[in-house]
Amino acid sequence: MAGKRVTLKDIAERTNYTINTVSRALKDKEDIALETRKKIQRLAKEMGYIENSVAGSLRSGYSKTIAVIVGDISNPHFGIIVKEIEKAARKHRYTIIVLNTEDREELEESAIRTALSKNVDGIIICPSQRSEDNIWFLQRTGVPFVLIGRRFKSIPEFDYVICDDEKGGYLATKYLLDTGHKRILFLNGPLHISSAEERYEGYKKALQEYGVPLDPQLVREPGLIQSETRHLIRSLIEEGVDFTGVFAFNDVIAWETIYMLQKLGYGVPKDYSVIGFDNINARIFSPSPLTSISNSKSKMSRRALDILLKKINESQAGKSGGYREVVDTRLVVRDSTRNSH
Amino acid sequence: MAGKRVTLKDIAERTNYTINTVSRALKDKEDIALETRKKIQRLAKEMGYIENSVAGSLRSGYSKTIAVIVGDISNPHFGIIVKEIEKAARKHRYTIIVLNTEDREELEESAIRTALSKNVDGIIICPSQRSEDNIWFLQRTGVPFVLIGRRFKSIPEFDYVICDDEKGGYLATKYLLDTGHKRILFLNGPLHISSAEERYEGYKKALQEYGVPLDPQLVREPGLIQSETRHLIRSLIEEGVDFTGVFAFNDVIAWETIYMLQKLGYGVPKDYSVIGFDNINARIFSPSPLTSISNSKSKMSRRALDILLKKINESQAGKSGGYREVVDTRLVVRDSTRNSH
DNA sequence: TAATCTTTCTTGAACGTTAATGTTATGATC
DNA sequence: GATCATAACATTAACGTTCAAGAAAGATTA
Repeated sequence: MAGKRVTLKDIAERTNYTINTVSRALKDKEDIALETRKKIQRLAKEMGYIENSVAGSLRSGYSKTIAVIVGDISNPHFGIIVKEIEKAARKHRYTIIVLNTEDREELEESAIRTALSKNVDGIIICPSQRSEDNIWFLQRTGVPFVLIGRRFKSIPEFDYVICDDEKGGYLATKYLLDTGHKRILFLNGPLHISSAEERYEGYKKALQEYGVPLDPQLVREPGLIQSETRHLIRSLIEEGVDFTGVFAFNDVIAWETIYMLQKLGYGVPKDYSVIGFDNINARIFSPSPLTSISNSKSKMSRRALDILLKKINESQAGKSGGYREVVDTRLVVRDSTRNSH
Repeated sequence: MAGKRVTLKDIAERTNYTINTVSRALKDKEDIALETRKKIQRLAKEMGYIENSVAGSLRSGYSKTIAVIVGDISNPHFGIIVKEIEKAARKHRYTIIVLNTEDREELEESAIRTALSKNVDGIIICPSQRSEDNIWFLQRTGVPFVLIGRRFKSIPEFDYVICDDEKGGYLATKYLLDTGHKRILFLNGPLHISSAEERYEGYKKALQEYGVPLDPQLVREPGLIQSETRHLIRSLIEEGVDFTGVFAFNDVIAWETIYMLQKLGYGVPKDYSVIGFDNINARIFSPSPLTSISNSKSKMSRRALDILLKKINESQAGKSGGYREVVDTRLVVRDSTRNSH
């Protein structure tokens, strides 16, 4: 049933041209007579030829493939990013391979190795930031790459595209302050991640601007396991910790927070205002729209790809990077916050 | 800076063994002396060797790669499936490449072609079901594949793993009937998709069992664009169409429905009971939990991969498929439905 | 002690493509 | 009519592996 796969050689034999001529004809090269090209192309289609890009890649050195390495594709935030990268890549006739790291260092290393072993032309990676080692390793291989969503601010060698996390943190906090909240709980992500650290900067900046003292008790890192957020909220309420506003590192944590507050008998936004980050499609997970900080994931994805392609082409010309891009963030007010003045 | 990539040849020259010996040593083959293996492996690591799996794949004929082709990875339903497949594949040292079809026939064809050109060992695909052609094409290539989530019931050649859609439709409808609803709005997906068709069967079966006549006015296909659901709900309410229960094709449509009903001043579950499908929010706790039909995505994914690997190995032995698997579905009652007796 | 087996490695070719360079006929140029 | 350019194809080698054999050495057996 399978029927051996058709190769250039098979087409060459049928047409009495050489393999090379067939190859060039199928690529529509100008130095093959138009008529010959048409004839060969027609026959190739007829015979059901499918190019073997593995062989081509081995010979030519490039694979028209880029790797996208993220922590967790099932997280809608990354899901959207991966989708947008794929869409943009397709326009340039690139294929993507997706690798998960679970934000673990070993898996990150093996993901990078896998990508390299597949001869990808470039890599877009959201680094776990457990350490710099894996990225330095990647850098040394000379394969073009771009960080997305997170950066190593002090390492100029690592190009990146991020959103303006500090501004996002600032806008969220400022909005809560503007609407009358003074005690703002910040449920941050792990601080080794640049986005967490920079959103924290924004949080502090806004507090300072409004003369509100920073209360360490109100700055927490519930971590990525979802139940953690719920437990944390419960214990904060039980301990009687005083706050009326919540700024969450992402929308998922925000939803968790709202869920638990409601469960404990409080209203959102009646008793607490909650603001998230990422602006994940408002109603995929809940009918009650969440106030959030919007970071344009499609823009970030497209820019990351553009830069990567530029680096891929430049690296053929022997030049180097220096790309660092910060995409704007903005506040989107919805129903999980209210003015409490 | 780049520093040419280390190959087996480089290691061979340093060690005075042959390329082949080096290759076999790195693969830990028994017929190379243990000591030699260790020595070569150590040096390979030292020199920063990364295997060129493209070359290996060309020679050996298999790539240790499988393609996963879905409509939209940014849809959490597929996001979870892709993630689970990746996780399972990794255990067997397979890499996945992800391709989007946007449920469009041309993109589906080009996705399949791309996958084949990369010499993937197998394909897991959620077919657009716009037609059978692409899948027949795939079948003729002889490359092992498994359908996931959707099936062509009458084509025995196409192996699949789906969830029990009919049972799911039945359970959802039965539950609404059991809790006192007689007028049940069914917001279905496009009928050319098998899961939509089979859930519809379940819906009809439950109605029949309870002696409730089928009202065509209550069976709608709002489509995948989210605003469509909202418009539809609004116009149904405005037209005064009579219903108290809603069974939605997926959780996203369910959320949209709840959102619009609330916007129009109705309560859920006070005035309307709404039930979804996919049980997406099981992972992400949202403020208002949705009653839903749970289909085990991780189980489906794992089974699909198991079957695919089996087919990959069998196809080397020259055997053929015949795998059709239906994973159980069950009802998960949460807060968007209530007993209205 | 010759024959046979093991162990451990080597040899040569092949996978299907593309890059670089060569060849041939044809027509243009002076 | 000799020279040169051009169009259109051919030839050869190479990409980095792995596969199928084979071979040299010592160990084992009859």
